[in-house]
Amino acid sequence: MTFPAYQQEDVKTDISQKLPDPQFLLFATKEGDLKTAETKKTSRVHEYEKENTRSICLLEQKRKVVSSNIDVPPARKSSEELDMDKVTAAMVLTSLSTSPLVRSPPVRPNESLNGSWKEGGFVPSSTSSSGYWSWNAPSDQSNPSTPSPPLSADSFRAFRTPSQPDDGIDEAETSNLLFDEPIPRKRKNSMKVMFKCLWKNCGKVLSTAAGIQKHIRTIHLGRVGESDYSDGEEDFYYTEIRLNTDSVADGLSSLSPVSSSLASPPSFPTQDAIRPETPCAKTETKLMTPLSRSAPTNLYLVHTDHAYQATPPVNIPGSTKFTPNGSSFSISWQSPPVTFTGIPVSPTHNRPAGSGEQKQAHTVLSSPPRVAFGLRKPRGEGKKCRKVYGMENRDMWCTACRWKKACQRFID
DNA sequence: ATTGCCGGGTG
DNA sequence: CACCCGGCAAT
Repeated sequence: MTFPAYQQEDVKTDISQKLPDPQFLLFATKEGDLKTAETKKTSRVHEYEKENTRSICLLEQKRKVVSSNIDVPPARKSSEELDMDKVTAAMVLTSLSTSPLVRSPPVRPNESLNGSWKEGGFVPSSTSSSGYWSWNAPSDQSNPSTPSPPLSADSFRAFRTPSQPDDGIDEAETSNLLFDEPIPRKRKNSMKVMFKCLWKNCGKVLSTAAGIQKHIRTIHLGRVGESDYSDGEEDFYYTEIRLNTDSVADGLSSLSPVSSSLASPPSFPTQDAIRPETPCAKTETKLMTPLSRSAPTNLYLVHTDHAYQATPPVNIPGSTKFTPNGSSFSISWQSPPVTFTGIPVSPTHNRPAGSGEQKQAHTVLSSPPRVAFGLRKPRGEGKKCRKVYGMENRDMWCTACRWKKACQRFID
């Protein structure tokens, strides 16, 4: 591929026009006296600036893009000047990053692997006549039509405001939080992935997925004999968390032995602490599949159980069979609704704008009175006589069903 | 529209 | 009691 002369010229002029003050300042600094140079702008400095700016930037451009067609002057500069090249390039980036139109992303050397969406199609492109860094045309990216949301210009602005480009916060860290990066990127070797059991009142944390799966299988799902067999059900009940090794001990102590005040279930990604790390593929898929797949009755009921937990307006049915922790769920739907209000927090209790736990408790307790007083037992989700036997076999129904009462044969 | 079942009725 | 059903709410 050859580059027509006009294109090179284009690059030249464009760059020299756009190159902003940093270049000047840079060279001015080199001249020794920044202020003097800046104000006086002696012709020497000016010339120096112009010439070097052009050649250096051209050099950068050429090095990156073209190889043989454009005669890159093989004459190497002095090491000092080479350094200047780098600095200059950095300056260009800096200046461009603060431009209102295009913001250069944080440079993350480690992420060249798997050109994932995170890079959002951002590649240095000097083939464009402008010679700027630019967002590549979508055509060579996986996402054809729209820039992938996680790294849209907006989200960029969100974590890096023009007025305050950098206030000392680690950018990688920030973007991690904001973008929920699923990629196990070892930024620091102190990061460690742990797995936390989401079962209510458990919160056990293990270091291996297998471990947590086995834990859930045996402890919560009660599949003792088949401890090596996994149908994926366990995945539903644990989540991945990332911890700083430095704070792992802390994390473990705070996570594992059940924040006892948590009267609420582990209901998926509720826990505030883990929230940012969870939305990875695992959670997403696990949230979807188990509910949609046809499952053995056992699993089905377990899910149902969780469904109750996840839904605030509910007095929990007294299912002893599937209650992971029997005692904490001793409320029976047969007992008068009043017992529910007997919980030592008044429905009107003030909101201290406090922890997630308090918020959760509040959510449950302050839900509409109608529900809180449990006038109606949440309808069972299991199959009932009517469904099972059909209207035509009404005589096979349990009496309760025949009487249009709560089914006694297929209790939830 | 279908289903689960509460509340209330009848004998 | 046993039995039935109107009607509401959830699906």
